[in-house]
Order: sequence, then C-alpha cells, then structure tokens
Amino acid sequence: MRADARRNRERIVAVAGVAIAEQGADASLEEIARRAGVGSATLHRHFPTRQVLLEAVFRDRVEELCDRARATAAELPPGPALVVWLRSVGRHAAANRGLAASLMRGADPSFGSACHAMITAAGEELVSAARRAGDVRSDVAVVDLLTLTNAVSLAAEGDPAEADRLLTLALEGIRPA
Amino acid sequence: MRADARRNRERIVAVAGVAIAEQGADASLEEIARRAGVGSATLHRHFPTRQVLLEAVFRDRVEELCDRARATAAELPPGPALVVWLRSVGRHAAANRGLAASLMRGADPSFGSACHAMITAAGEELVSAARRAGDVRSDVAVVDLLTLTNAVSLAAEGDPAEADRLLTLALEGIRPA
DNA sequence: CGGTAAACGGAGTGGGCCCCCGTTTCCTGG
DNA sequence: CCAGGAAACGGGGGCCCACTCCGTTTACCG
Repeated sequence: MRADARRNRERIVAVAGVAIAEQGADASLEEIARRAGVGSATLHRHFPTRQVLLEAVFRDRVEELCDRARATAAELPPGPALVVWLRSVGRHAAANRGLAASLMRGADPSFGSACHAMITAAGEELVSAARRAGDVRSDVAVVDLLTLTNAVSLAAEGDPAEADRLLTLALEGIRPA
Repeated sequence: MRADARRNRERIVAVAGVAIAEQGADASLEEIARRAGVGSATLHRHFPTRQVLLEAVFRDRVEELCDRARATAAELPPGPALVVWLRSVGRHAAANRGLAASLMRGADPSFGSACHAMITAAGEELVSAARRAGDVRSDVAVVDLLTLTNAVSLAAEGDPAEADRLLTLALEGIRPA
C-alpha cells in the first residue's frame, strides 16, 4: 500500500470518527471527505460503502476497549473491575451514538463476529475472575452483559447518570442467589 | 377536515407502518406515497417531516399497548401481568425495529412526553399493583422498566427468544431484597 | 532520473426529499 | 339539485447526497 494512500485512509477514519460523534451514523460522506481534504472518489475507493467506513471507525474503539479491559483487571479486584469496565463499554457506546446499532443490522456478519470475538475475549477474563470471586452467577455469559450494557447506553442516550442508574439496576441480577 | 384528506392520511399511515416494518425507519417517503396512491406533495402536506410521519405510526402502536395493559391487568395476577405486558412492549419494539430509537432522538420533545405519559400511565397501574403484591421493589419506576424493555428488544433485534432471555435477566433485579 | 502502476479528484449520473402552483375535488347554502 | 369557493391534490423542478468514470498526478523502483 502506497504511503499517501495509507495517510489518506487514516485521515478519513479520524475525521469520520469526529463526524459520527457529532451527527450520528448517517453523517454526510461528502462532508467527511471535504473535512479530510480528499475527493469523494478517494473516500469511496477506500470505503466502498458507508458500512465499511463505520466498521473501520468502530474497530478503533473496540481495540481501545480491549486495552482498557486488561488495564482495569490489573488495577482493581475482580467484581469492581468488571463493573467499571462495563461502564467504560457503556460510555463508548453512548459516545458513538447509534454506531453499534447500525453495525448490528449491517450485511457483513463476519466483521460483527470478529469484533464480537475480540471484545468477548477481553471481557471473558474479567467475568471469569469475577465468577471465581463469587460476584457473578454461573449462568451469566459475557455476551449477556455486553448486550445489556450496549442496550442501556443506547436507551439512555446523552445522559450518563441515567445510563449508570439503569446499568446498575440491570446488573442487580447477575449476583449468585 | 375533508373526507378525502382523512382517507389519504389514514392510507399513508397504514402503508408507512408496513414499509417501516419491512425496511426500517429510513424507508423511502416517495415509495410510501406511491404505494398509498398519492403524490409526494400530499404526503408532505400531511406529514411535513419524516419525524411527524413516524410519530403518527407510533401513536397507533402506543394506543394498542395501552389497551393491552388494561386487558392484561384484568386477566392475570399483578406480578405475572406486569411481566407479560412488558413482553408485549418488547415484541412491539422489536416489530417496529428502530422506530422507537428514531423517535427518541427526534427534535419534538412534546410528542415524546405525550406517548411517554400515555404508556407510563398504562404501566403505572400494573406496577403499583405488582408493588402492593410484593413483587416489585419500591425504588423501581415504570419508566425504568419500559426503558430496559425497549433497550433489550432493540439489542436482541430479530430474535424473540433472546429478547425474552435478556429481559428475564434484566428483570431479576426488580424484586424486593 | 525516468517509467510505470497506483492513487487521486473533479465532473457527471441517478435517486430522494421537499416545495411551488395550476388543477381537481369536496362541501354547503340557496 | 347546483354553483361558488375553499380545501386538497399531484406533477414538475430545485437541491443535496451517494456513488462512478476517466484524465491527471504522484509515489515508488530500478
């Protein structure tokens, strides 16, 4: 891949991240191209469909979340670490507005499962540690917690305190009986 | 309001309901007009913005849900009635895809609060009955349950069994300690 | 430093949203 | 029953956006 191509690609992803945070997942692709200082054709060559661009933006966040999972596990005891990390997941979902939802209904299941696998693997360590510590029921899976967290953040859009309240409520049920 | 105007308005709402169920909240307004047998100008006169049309479609579902709340309360004991009704809420949210989400981020708060009030009032009776029966914690509000239910249905889009599982999990926390 | 292949970007196409305005349809009072 | 007027209709046009084509420019390599 040529150097200028890589440079443009990175600029587009960065600008798209900002635009999506500002205007939601249906931000104008032409404006993103303009703000990135490239022609619309360049944007469409790198990202043939809006979905592909959203995926590229989302991939960055996913990797950041995975890093944060490891960092949190190193700093806190198992139970609190899990909750704190889930709050991070929630904040990211809220910051990205409906980005996750747009990707869920996207036509490419392989990307979805890839991110799913990455984030699930990162969360798995936190959950199994919390389970060993007796803070989580044995029939609660990582994916359940992630789905609930995403859903709550989506529903409480724009109100972090509300999201925290609802998440706390939803997580009430994960402790062993 | 003239008879033909009312007829067209009803046709448009009905067709829009089908189109939204098929294609999501961003279905083509022109195709809706075409399928309803009216010109695009007529659609835009009745519904100046897409948001207004979505609201009209949503209003029908809300009224149906309110009716169902009363019917369920009459047929079942308080605790089960609440859960059964929340499942109805979840099924409707799933059937309408992201319609509820689109309305949440809409610019008209008065409509949102109106529906909010209607559905909250309908659910309030179920919740207070369940609370008197000792099935619900005193610090859990109707709005919390509705938000959770909507969020879960949104997240488990297209998989009723999954939605039921997650909702059951989320509702684990509403019982008194 | 020159040639080549890759990448770029402006211009063009098609479709969607929305509005203007001449035409048609409905209601009502005589 | 009918005629006048207001209300509703809908085709056509403007504008914006997603997406593509192709002549031009740029980066890499020998």
